[in-house]
Amino acid sequence: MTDYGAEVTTDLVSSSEPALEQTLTETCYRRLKQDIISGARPPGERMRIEKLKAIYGIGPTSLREALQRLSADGLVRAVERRGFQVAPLDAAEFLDLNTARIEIDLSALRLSIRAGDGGWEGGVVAAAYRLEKADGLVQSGAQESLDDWERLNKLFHRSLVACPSRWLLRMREMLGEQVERYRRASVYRERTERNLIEEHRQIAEAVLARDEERACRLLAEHYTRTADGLLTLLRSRA
Amino acid sequence: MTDYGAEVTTDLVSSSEPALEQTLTETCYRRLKQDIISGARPPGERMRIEKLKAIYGIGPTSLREALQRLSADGLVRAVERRGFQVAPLDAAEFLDLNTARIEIDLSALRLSIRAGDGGWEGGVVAAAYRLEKADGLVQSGAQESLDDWERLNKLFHRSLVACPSRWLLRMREMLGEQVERYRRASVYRERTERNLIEEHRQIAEAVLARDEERACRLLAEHYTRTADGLLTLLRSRA
DNA sequence: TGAATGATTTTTATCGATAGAACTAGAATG
DNA sequence: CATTCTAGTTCTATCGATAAAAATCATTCA
Repeated sequence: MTDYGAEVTTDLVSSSEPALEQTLTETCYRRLKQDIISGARPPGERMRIEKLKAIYGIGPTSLREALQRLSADGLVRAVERRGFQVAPLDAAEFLDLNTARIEIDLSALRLSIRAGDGGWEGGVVAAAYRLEKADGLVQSGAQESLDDWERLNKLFHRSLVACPSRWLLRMREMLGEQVERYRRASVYRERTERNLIEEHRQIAEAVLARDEERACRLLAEHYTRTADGLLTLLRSRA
Repeated sequence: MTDYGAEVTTDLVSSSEPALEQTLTETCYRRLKQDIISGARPPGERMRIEKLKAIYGIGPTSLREALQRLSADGLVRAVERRGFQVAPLDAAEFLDLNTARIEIDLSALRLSIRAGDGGWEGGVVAAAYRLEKADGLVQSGAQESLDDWERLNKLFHRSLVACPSRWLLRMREMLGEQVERYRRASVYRERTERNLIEEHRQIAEAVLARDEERACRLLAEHYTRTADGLLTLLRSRA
């Protein structure tokens, strides 16, 4: 065991809020992540440093640092001596991903139902309401409302979990981002064939009634249905 | 939505195995991780680039890349314009961490019990056997056998999960590393007061009997007991 | 014609250098 | 004597340059 001599600082950052990091690395990390999840950078794309340098207008160092973080997130693959690529999409992996996602989301949901307070209930009601309204807009055909719906959908699902473990939430978020990328990669064809409004309403209902069993079953079905739709699409393309 | 023009490569790395990456960044990442988990780099320590450069004998670029990855792993904290520090230990966070850990481990265990085949059963039996033997050695006082025990303990717990989701396993591993760091930070005082051999034996037994309920309960208790011990220690120090 | 081989180009991984931000300690002030 | 200000120092974030590895392409040989 090597010991290099300590120099411990208990608290480097006191209590200030996030304050949107100003380092280029951080900025670049966020932009890249956004572009990967949204599909602007297509799955499998080779990410040549020179090219990215021009696009994002920064030096290679910050870029590589951002890419390393993304590769820890699983959004980018680093191949030894062959640079980086956007993580490819793959049906088998999606199945795997979705299994993990459901497990973790249900865990978080269960803990929330047990621990959630009044504020949490209010949050669920509010988020459900907002999503339902956005749902109506999308139904009526406004194309650009999709991004908005996506945001509110995420918010709704986020509102369900008042889970006390930040680590669990972090895992949940990580998987959520992965799934979102798959979801976005496929057109939302399934939308028409499903009654999402009703699905969301029932979930909210069960959650508020603190019916753990039912809430978990409904949420799992909800995710599974989305996954099935995506799988069909992914496979029909391959 | 920005689209920068695609250039998709389906498969950059064919099917070769990991083959221990030869980039400095990767090497450095592993060494640092090891040192952080083992406690050689104490929690809260400021990681000055200049200093680390000398210690690990590489340039600042590779170092920073490794540190960025570690910060995505949660083992290192990056503070804007103030560099990096080893993530501090904290009783509250440990509680949080442990909650997540138990949830995910139980999920993986449940899936394994349902899906595991004969090979998996054999693996459990073998790992249990080896751990039990190592346990005996530690009891008889050999100090350097602790590292060995730690390794076999990890292997035993790893053998339990033949879970089909690699993503879930990844989350499990990530949390496992975090917990290990906490565990190592405290001396193994509790060992004497517990009958770990018996705990492990019972877990293996329940798992092999495919008794989901019982296996989960035992494993949760196992982890909770470890956690309680650590918490007592952490708090008595603060 | 097709495969093998070698030369050329591209790209990655890495280093050293540097501007500017943060920390420190000592001087000046109330 | 405590506090604030300030000059100097340290350290981070970032860039451009470069050696070496991989990819590409042209060319030769069977």
